[in-house]
Amino acid sequence: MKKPSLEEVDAVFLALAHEARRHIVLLLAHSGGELPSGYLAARFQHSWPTTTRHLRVLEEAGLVEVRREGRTSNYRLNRERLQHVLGDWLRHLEPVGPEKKWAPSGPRSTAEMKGKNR
Amino acid sequence: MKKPSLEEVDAVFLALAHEARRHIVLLLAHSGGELPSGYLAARFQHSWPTTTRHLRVLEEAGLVEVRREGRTSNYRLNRERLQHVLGDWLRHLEPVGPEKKWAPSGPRSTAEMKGKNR
DNA sequence: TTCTCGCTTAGCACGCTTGCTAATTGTTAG
DNA sequence: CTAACAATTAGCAAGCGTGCTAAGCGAGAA
Repeated sequence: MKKPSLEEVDAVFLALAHEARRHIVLLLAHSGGELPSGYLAARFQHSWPTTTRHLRVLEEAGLVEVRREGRTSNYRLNRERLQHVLGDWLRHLEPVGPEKKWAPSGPRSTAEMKGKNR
Repeated sequence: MKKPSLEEVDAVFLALAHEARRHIVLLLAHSGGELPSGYLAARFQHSWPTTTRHLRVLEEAGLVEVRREGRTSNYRLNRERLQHVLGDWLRHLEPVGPEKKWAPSGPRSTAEMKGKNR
């Protein structure tokens, strides 16, 4: 699986930045399959169109896929992608490489400012 | 370690929603220790005050801690917390329980809408 | 003391996001 | 065909987030 681009990572984090969208993701994850738009919309306080837009954000981040069937839209979670992108980013937090660690460097000087401010 | 509250999860995802803040987190993670505010500010295009605010957002999400020393502010990553909150949320995506999985339920009816719209 | 340095605070502008209602599209039922 | 239904699109208002510059504050140097 290829490494996600900066834009892709950004889209994913942006998509997950809203409670309602994280909730949708959890609902889909827990369902284990597809859920129709209206079912999801009914779980929230806000209006159906608002949910529609949240779904679109998730879709554009690649976290969710739609299958239209008659007059209903069935959404399912792209669990693989979500775990891949998030997990991949998390992996970059390891001090330096999971197995090989060398001496952690101390604090740097602050002298690299060149009149960017003032 | 206790389960993060909804607000805490929200704060973390919100903090990570901005590229610059994720970048700061990575810089701190990679440094392996503390970095002064000015050093971080120098890594970005935007002005120092903007970085200051990003740092504050990270701090209020509990992802970062400050140690003031003379006239410099040293920031260090709270790696444990970051991995705990994010990892914990990711764990909720497993179909249903990591080991015990029962039959995934099919799509629900859509009939729970009660005049929320129109 | 006075000056400079490191950083934060204050205040403003602008754009994006999120919510809503109304209207539209497309599908199925009568 | 017409009516009802599922869902989306359009368009608007309000609030939030992010960027900037200018000003402020405490610590150290001269």
